Amino acid sequence: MPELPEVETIARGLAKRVIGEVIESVWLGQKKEPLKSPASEIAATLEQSRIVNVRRMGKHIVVDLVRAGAARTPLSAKKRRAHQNPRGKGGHLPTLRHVAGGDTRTTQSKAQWIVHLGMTGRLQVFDPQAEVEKHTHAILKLSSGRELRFVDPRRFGRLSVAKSEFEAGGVEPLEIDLEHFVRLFRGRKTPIKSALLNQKLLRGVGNIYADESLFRAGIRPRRRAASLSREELSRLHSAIKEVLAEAIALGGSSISDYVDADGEEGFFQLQHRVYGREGEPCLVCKTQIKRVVIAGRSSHYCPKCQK
DNA sequence: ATACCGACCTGTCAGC
DNA sequence: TGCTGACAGGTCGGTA
Repeated sequence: MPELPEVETIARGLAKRVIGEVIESVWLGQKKEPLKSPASEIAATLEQSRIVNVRRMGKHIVVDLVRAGAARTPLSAKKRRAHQNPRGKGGHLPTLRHVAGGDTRTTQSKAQWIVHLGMTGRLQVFDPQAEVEKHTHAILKLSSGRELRFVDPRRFGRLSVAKSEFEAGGVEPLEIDLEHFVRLFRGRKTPIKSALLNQKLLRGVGNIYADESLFRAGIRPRRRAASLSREELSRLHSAIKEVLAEAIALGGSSISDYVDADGEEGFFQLQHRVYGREGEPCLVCKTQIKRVVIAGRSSHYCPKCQK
């Protein structure tokens, strides 16, 4: 479901709600597909850890954790419980953030919870009395009493934990410079649409934003990447950044079931110029938008505006 | 080394 | 009403 703008929106929303929380206990469902790491390892890593940051890498959500109380000498269980509410402890969070940044003395206590939402995954904060939805695969009880739940009907999403820095592969499309961008696609015979979806090149661009970026750049999705001129690659480079930035500003695209960490829908779907508009008139030239399948994915384009 | 394609899942919707 | 097939924001592994 979610591409970079949706994952970014969710990560920002979660960061606002759960940084500083301690994960008191973890429930994991019986379905095995969503778990990339062993359930016991996930539970052991999450439980009694404090959430110090939530961020996005490509389409992954990375939840940075430190062992609750680990920034100090080991505490007894009783004392640790007293430490579990970070609110009201001024100056506590900045200390932990600094520790998470690279204090080797606490390396062993740092970990990351990695969440990939697949097509239909959601990561949301709920009140504990809220009904547990069908397809809920993980529930984290937080020190504030609220629950962080992972719900995913199609089970394409994945949960894992990492002890060392998570390596997402690929380059962030919002950060890449033109020279690097040109180098990424030079010499590739694959259709540019397929190359844009390859997460080992750019990480975070999915089907919607690939189509929307190619439209804005005036490039047909079937064009071989290697056939693009420097001018075209430059337009594509700008188009991707613009499309992603605009989508983030509007909270992402809600097609059928995407909602952010608050359960709110995004609005970028109202700005789509080709995605999901097969047969409708191009907003620039009125030509009917075409839909073709490239590498198994629906691809939408204007036959007149895109060369 | 690359690139395509089915498989992995459930839900929804159009058509009959 | 209900059946069938196509399709959905993603990724992986096998095969060519």
